Amino acid sequence: MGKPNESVFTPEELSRAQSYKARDYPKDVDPGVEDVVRGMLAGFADKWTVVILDTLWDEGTLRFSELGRHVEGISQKMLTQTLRRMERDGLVIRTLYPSVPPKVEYRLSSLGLTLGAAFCNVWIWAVENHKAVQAAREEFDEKD
Amino acid sequence: MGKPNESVFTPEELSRAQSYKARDYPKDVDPGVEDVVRGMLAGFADKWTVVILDTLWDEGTLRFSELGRHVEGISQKMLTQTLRRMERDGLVIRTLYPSVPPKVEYRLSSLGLTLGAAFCNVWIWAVENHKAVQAAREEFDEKD
DNA sequence: CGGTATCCACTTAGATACTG
DNA sequence: CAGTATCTAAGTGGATACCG
Repeated sequence: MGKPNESVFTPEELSRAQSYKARDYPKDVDPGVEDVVRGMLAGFADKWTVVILDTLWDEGTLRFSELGRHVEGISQKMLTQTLRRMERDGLVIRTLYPSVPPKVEYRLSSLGLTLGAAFCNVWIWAVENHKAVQAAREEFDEKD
Repeated sequence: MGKPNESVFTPEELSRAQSYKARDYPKDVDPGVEDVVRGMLAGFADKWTVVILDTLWDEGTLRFSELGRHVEGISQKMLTQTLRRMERDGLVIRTLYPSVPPKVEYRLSSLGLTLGAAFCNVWIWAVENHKAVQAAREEFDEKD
């Protein structure tokens, strides 16, 4: 993902797009790295990961069951599974207090914090454009 | 997703995170909107959508089959399906040239362009941090 | 060329029951 | 409390064949 292919967009559109970017994409990225990145992104791009990232971003530190209550609709199985993967990827830190009953706390690592920051722009986009998406859907659906 | 819960992070970590953000998340977002946004994000957060967004960002305008060749590993079915959903969401514009054989071109709408810009930060994060993720995985795996 | 339709193997995720 | 284990229903996506 380099510079956008500008030919088809107006200067206004390009400038509007710019307002969602923190910085420009680096110019010379090793093509091999692009593939790695593509694969990694596909891994993060699932429903629960994004929501958990967001929740921990907002709440700071949460116990397993608290997290479950914050993330509406998630099953215990998916919560465990997703947290385990995020821990493995270095995005969250899991702290076990060996008490009875056991207590386990989850919080973002600094790697998770920066990823959350990057996703923040996507959230902003969604807040600002969800009505446009809604409108597009309705138009698409009604024209047979 | 408001401000990060800052208590657990150092100023350095917070400042590093800031460098991935184009702007700060708006302060007072209707909680009802948050739910809508959450749902919508879950819809975009799939493997193929992100890759197609990226490809059209880079290439500008592509025919159906060209797109298929650029997006490695995608089946015709998924390509059709994903493009149709993105078109419905107003992210891509589909242009049909009624020639024989038919020719269909796809390109990003300005809505798609801005979403691509927002995702750009995530790509940058991935490029800059994929080694850290890799290292985290290896450490996690070897400590049984 | 750019699809749609059908079939099927495989994955996924929820519900449930159980445990340190 | 914070999981693991097992079963199963539903969904997903690939392969193949066919059509305008």
